[in-house]
Amino acid sequence: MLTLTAIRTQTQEIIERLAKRGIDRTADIQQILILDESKRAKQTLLEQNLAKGNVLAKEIGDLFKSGNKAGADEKKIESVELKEAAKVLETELTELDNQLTQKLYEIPNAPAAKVAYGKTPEENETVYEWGVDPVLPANAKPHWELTSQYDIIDFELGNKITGAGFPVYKGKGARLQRALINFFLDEAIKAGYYEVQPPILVNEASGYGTGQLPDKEGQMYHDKTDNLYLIPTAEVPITNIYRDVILKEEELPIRNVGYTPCFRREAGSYGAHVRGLNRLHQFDKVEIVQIAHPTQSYEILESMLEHVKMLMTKLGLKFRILRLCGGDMGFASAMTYDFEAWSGAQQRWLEVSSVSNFETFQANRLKCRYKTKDGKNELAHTLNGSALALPRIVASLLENNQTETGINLPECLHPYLGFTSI
RNA sequence: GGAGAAAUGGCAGAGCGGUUGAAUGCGGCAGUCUUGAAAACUGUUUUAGUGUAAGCUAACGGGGGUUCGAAUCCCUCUUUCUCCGCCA
Repeated sequence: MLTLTAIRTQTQEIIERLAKRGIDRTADIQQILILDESKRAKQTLLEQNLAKGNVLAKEIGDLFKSGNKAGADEKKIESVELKEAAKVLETELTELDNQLTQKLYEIPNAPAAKVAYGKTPEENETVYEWGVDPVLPANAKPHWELTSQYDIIDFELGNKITGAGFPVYKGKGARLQRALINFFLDEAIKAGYYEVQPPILVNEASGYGTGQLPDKEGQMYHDKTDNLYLIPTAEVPITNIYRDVILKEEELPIRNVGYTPCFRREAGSYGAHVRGLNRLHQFDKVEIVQIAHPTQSYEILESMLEHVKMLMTKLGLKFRILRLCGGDMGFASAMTYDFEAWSGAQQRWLEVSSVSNFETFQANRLKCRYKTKDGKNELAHTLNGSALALPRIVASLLENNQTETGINLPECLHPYLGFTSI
């Protein structure tokens, strides 16, 4: 969530930045300011009351010690009255605080300066493009036909075991998954990321920490017996490592990479665009996460883009990078770049990575801070990106590299695969 | 899953109803001494809110209660440890 300090001190700027999402939040911001003010006034009253009570309690203690029981009893009555007044004030304060928090939770992050105004994906800006159109055989097939032709991914079998969106990877298909995961992890480690293997079920506090809750409650699989959520991305457990943590300034930036399966309910999706590997309920992803100093976070965002670019280039997939417009960005993001791979057989772009800077939006909820040289605690910036998500990479690799006689896989994967084509 | 014990500052560890926001030790930081370092000595060392500031308020795993007053008593949840059971 946005910090109250920012809302208080840069009110107009925040409103203008939010407008880039195509929404006018002026009224909400005004309401937050009013709530904040009355909350602080109430708090002052309560604290004055408590201070009086503390003095009184001390006096009563002293009277008891000196044996003046009558005097103590007299003061006790006064103390009880104070306490009752405090209780009322406390209830009012809690109510104001809840309203304020609720309001703050509802406001999305303020887009960064570079982000364009806009409401729809059509308004995203293409900032980079690489690669050439793949040369395909005349009878080029979409990946869902290739996977069954070569018997490497079995959607039907997944339906039987679990349901739609849970494919079974078989033989070379399974080995391709494993190769990609290892390739992505190794490349990240080479680039200086520290590998972690986090839990894939998280508690409620973690869901709130990265902003999936209360926002996207319905998107996550939820185990109600133990109140745990299946992660929609490794961003959740990895970023939550740094919840309630005060880092040393010189520790920044922290760079983590982790592979996890990801689970998304994707309620309400349908149609050809979700066919095959295009949208799954369970998929694999290698995620890079950084905790950064505020002055460096945009530089770091660029370096993360470079890393993903390098992966795409090595895989030899034609791709483009979009800087999302305000309206197409996620709730918690201040700036997001999407990578899209060109899918030759489907003749469309497939989103394969999303790299974002959240500035202090997540850190504020997480209470992820660093200590400055002069001993002050400041909120860190958090960033993350897919490097990379597997299914659409697999789809593009299969479709773009198909020939009459088989599918040739890129050289960078050969050492990991133990074979070169399917 | 059963039985028992515990949770205090960066760490270790006192306190078990009334200047205890918290002894003591270690660590960290600053200083004295030294050419420099070590040692020794001295000082300092949680966080959040509010306020120009002094200050005030809150926090001893989380939540609730008893009391004029709670780190200290009670309830509850969570976590950890020991023993037993089960098990990749």
